[in-house]
Amino acid sequence: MPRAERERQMMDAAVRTFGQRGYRAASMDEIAELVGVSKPLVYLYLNSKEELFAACIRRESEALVAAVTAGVEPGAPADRQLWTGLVAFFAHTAENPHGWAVLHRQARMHGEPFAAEVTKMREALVAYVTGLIGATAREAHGTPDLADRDVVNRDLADRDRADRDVADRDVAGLAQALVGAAESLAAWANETPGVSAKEAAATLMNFAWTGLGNLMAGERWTEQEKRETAHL
Amino acid sequence: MPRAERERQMMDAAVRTFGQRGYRAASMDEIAELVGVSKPLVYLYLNSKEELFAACIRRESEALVAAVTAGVEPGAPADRQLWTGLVAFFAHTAENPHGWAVLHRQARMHGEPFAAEVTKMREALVAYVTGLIGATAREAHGTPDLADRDVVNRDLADRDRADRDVADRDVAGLAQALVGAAESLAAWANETPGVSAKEAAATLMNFAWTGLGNLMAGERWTEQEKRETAHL
Amino acid sequence: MPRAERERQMMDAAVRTFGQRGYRAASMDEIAELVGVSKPLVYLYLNSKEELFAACIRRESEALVAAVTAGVEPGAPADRQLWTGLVAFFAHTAENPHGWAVLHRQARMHGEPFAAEVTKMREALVAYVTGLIGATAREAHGTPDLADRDVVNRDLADRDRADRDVADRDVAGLAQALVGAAESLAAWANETPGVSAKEAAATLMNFAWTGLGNLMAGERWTEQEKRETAHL
Amino acid sequence: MPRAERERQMMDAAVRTFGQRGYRAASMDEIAELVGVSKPLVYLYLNSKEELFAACIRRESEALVAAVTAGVEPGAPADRQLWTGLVAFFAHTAENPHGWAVLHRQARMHGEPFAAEVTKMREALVAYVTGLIGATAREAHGTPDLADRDVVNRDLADRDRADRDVADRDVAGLAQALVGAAESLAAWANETPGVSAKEAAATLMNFAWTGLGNLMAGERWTEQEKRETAHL
DNA sequence: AATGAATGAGTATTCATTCAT
DNA sequence: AATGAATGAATACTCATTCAT
Repeated sequence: MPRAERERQMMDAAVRTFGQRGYRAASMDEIAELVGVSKPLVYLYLNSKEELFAACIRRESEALVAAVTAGVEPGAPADRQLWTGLVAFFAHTAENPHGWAVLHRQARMHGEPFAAEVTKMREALVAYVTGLIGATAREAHGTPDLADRDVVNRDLADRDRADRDVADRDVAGLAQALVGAAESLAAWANETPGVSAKEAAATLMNFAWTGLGNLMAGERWTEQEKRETAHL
Repeated sequence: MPRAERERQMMDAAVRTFGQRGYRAASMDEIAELVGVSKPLVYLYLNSKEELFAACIRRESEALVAAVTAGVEPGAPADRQLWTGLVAFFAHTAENPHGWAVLHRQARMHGEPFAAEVTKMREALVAYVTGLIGATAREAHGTPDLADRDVVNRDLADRDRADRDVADRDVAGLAQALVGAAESLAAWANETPGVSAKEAAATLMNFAWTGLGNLMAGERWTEQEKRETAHL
Repeated sequence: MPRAERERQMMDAAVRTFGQRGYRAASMDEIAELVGVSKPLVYLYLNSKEELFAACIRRESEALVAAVTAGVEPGAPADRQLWTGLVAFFAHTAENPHGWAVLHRQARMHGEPFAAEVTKMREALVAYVTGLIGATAREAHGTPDLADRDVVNRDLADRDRADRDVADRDVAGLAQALVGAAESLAAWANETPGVSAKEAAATLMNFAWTGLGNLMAGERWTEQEKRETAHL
Repeated sequence: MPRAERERQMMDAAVRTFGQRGYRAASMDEIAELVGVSKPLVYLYLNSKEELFAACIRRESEALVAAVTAGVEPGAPADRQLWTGLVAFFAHTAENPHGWAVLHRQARMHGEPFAAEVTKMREALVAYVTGLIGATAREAHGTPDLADRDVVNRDLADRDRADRDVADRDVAGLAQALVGAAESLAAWANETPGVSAKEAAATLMNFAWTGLGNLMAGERWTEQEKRETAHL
């Protein structure tokens, strides 16, 4: 069996084991046995538990970023792109629960070598979202009336004047909130019968998009004013 | 030294150690040393690592729920209650980073005895938020015109006139998203210097409340006026 | 509570615990808890696990010897005395399983301080049996015809000439065989429905008495000759 | 060093240690050191102290049964078979004092997994003896006049003409007594210097065979003649 | 390309025992 | 007459890692 293939098998087993048991509780024995090889071979190819874990994180990071960014149509409106990305995110994490567990739960609780990799991934996603929102803001200059495009975008209407700097911290906070909401929703959707992943994504989209838009615009509750006035 | 006091010390040390290192990596030796007693005493009082961990989770759970629900004024408008609760939540998690880490990061990755306790706490919070949203919905009279939007909104389509009959599932989904976002934000706020509880609460409030408002009309967030005047 | 009473309680609990669990597996905690006192009191009264165990062995030894020798009528024929002693032995060990376990199973497997005490007891019983048989032999001079007294004694008929020394080793071997047979029979009788302790004693008596008599007489298979001749 | 060899060494050391110290007092450290390997290797090969102990019991059980049954000539008269078996039994236990200690002293005092194995062995021996006695009974024609004896004998009263219908229970009781006596004698012979296997076997044979003969007629013990002549 | 044999360094847990009161 | 608080020392068991082949 060629080395590359064996390495892939090993990482698959490792991701599964790390995801289920956590870094500490995962044992090299179990990983080797899962692959059906002897432990020394795992060490020969992947050097140490630490390096193996790091490799898993790197691989799963890249796979997740790739999955999220793969389906987007570059020309599409930002909200559509986000929607596509969110669905891809939900789909990928649902199909890859162990990989997602490694990234989200395991990697963060163990010293610097690991957390850094996850931070990198998170930054990639945040940058992606930030880019989307920025693009939307820029588009908005030319298309002031977004209300009838779709509801997702209706919240971005007042963003024309949003040229002020959005603090990095705000964006990071948003990303955290978004991911947290997504994870929580995904878990809930999985254990609640009759809630599909797409519905969960839709719920999140509605829940989040307005807030995202408002924050990017430096505004707060702008939509509510509209609705309030609409109501009055 | 009286037993109750010693037990408290032990739980403090345990929460700190479990929060920092994780369940597996935490060692009873370290906990005992942190308290300044010998290991057998820890076992005499708290029986086993597992029971100690469970006790930590229970204590921190109850403390968190108490902190969140303590400051709310029952008669106050829902958004104010939510705001109060969020600030309390972020303040408590900021003051109790290890306890929060135990609840959020460690407890969920280890078999049923532990995860169940966290689930209980989470359900308490979700129930609390659900109550708030339900109350808001009932208070509301008339909603903006949200019909005929895209698929993302189709779940919400017929909800315009839904005074009190916001589907439980939708509310639960929103509450899950909110709690997940809050949990995630809290973790991030704890590890990011310079983010105050109020800022985190504000971020989440702004991020989430509008989305909630998309579902239900009639929010009463008092800080709106500022921005309203800004808009006018 | 007076000290003597407490000590008795402690030894009762200790015998029970040592008998059930063995010396090593028995814990001072369990013994103290069984009595309902604190561990330091056990140490105050009985000094150490080792001394406690030794005290148990001594007490149970003496109780057993007393029980076996209590019922005998000094004037009765030796075989009757043995029969009485055997029944008493079976009754005592059946009523005192823990004490018997301590003596027979636990005490012998732990270094000298303990085994010596058991050896002492065994020697007492062996001496007793030896005395009985010797007495019988002496009686036999005056009553050559024992055949019609009872079956138990029929095997001793030819003992008149038995004035030769019975080697100590033979007697000890006999005692071992007798006790082993008794224990085995007792266990078997307990777990086989319909076999009473007395029946077991009778079986043993029949099984053993002939052999005992033969050996004391320095003879072998004398009965068989008789029966063979009787048959022919 | 090949695994099978190492495992044998480990079991040897374990039997020795368990036999000397008892199950609880034996330490895996000591066993490993006795073999000259590290503890993890013992665990790798034999999994746990419990399994190691069970394996020892099984091995020694089978060895003992094999030794006892190996030398018997199937066609030989019952008493000769018993004699052969007894000599083999005492020889084996004398050569294997630790193994015998494990079986006789240690295994019976620790919960079901262990005692069961010993019970199995004991049943094998009892069945063997039962077979011998049954065969003897069947061979026998006519029995001495044992009727009208005292209570001790009342169980045997109507058995005179019992060619083959010796109640199973009686035979089983005798077999139990015999095996118990043998076990006890073996233990004693092992710890008493100067007692050969043959002497022990002879003691037991003489002790027991007459009693057996009381139940059944027609034994064929060839050494009788000597004593017969002595009597005549 | 692959493994059988082996271990150093830990980790949870238990227990007999003491001291101050 | 009695105990609450506390521990030194041991013990079963695990795991990442290496070496010779």
